[in-house]
Amino acid sequence: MRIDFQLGRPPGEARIVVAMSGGVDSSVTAALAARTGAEVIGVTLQLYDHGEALRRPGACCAGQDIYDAKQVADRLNIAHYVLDYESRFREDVIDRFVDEYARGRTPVPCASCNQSVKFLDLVRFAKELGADCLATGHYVRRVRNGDRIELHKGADPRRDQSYFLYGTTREQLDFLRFPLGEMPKDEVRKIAAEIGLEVASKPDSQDICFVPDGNYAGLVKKLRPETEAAGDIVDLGGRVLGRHRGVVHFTIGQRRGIEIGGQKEPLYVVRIELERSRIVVGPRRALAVEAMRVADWNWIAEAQSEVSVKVRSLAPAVPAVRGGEWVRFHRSEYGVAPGQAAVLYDGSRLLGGGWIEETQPVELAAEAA
RNA sequence: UGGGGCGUCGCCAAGUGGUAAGGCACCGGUUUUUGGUACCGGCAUUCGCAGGUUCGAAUCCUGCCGCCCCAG
Repeated sequence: MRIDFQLGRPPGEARIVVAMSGGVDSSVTAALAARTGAEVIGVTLQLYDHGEALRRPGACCAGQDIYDAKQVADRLNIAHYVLDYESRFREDVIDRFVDEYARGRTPVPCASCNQSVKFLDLVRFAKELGADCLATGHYVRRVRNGDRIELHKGADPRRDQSYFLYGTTREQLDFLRFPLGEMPKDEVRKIAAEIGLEVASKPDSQDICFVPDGNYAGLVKKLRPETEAAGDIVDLGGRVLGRHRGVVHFTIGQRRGIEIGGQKEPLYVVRIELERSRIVVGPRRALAVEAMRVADWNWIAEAQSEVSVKVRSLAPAVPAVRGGEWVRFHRSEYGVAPGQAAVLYDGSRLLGGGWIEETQPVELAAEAA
């Protein structure tokens, strides 16, 4: 398998920088880059270094992963740099993450990581190295259409990672390459195995990479103790149903962990009232929203009004219409949380997106009485 | 200390002689480079306690305990 990196000059004269996380995807990306005959430089960012996280399966960019990346680079016989980005990652991703929770919002750290550390800082570094492009292992497609560069969903719908890349600027996109975008994951693992990379069977990264044990609330509480404040759990009418151990444990649309039984139907977190440290819960239908306001828009393509939109990474995009900073769903959407990203598409083409600021609930008839 | 009602899993709740539904909660798993959702699975040898009747009781009888309501 050969991938056209669209280098714009003979491979023998070109230089490709590959972002290597230590996982299968970026390792295969490096291998594919090396096959072009261009000079390839692998770069691994050390993003955090909690001792306890070093060997955790599913992590990335720390400890064992850096070692793995190094091994792959050696195997491919390419140069490899490790850059210490811990302080940058701390400021741009971790601090932002805990601040968002402290505001009662639900952040998407992977999106902010791509927007800052990966595509801002790493792109700059690659350019300083005189590279022709920066390649990553993301499952998205970069498509040239005339003189425009488009960003499309990955060919494998179950693998598509475009949601996390909505903040990519046109300038960055011009410089980026995503050689895995056309392939299914199986194919990538197969290539890794054929080459004999030890990371071929390494588990996919998942969850929040910088939270060692999956206990993100613990991290937030540690860095923002005020989020520990206990409070009431109330229904839509304001009746107290129970107590909670801190708003940090909840996100809009959440069902599990409310610990209130004896109901006819499940309760979901409908609203987080930070000032009163209150969680408002209600039946699923109370989660229905008809529109949302989105801020900090980034447009990769032209701004359109008839779109499909994703309000979370998984789950298919749904039809909506955008007017100004508001996006109105054709059908009620459930579990839309401020702090998450709203990403707009035209078919497989990513148009742009932004952060969800507020939502407009569907009116419930006398539900709160 | 007169009358009435009730006590079944953490909560709600079916079941009135034939060998413990269901929902919620909780736990586990699946899915997943965010949180969440969804889906699948688990969850009362036991029915306030003690006796009795019966081939057989959560279901009938007796006593006790507890709670609620009305009447004081």
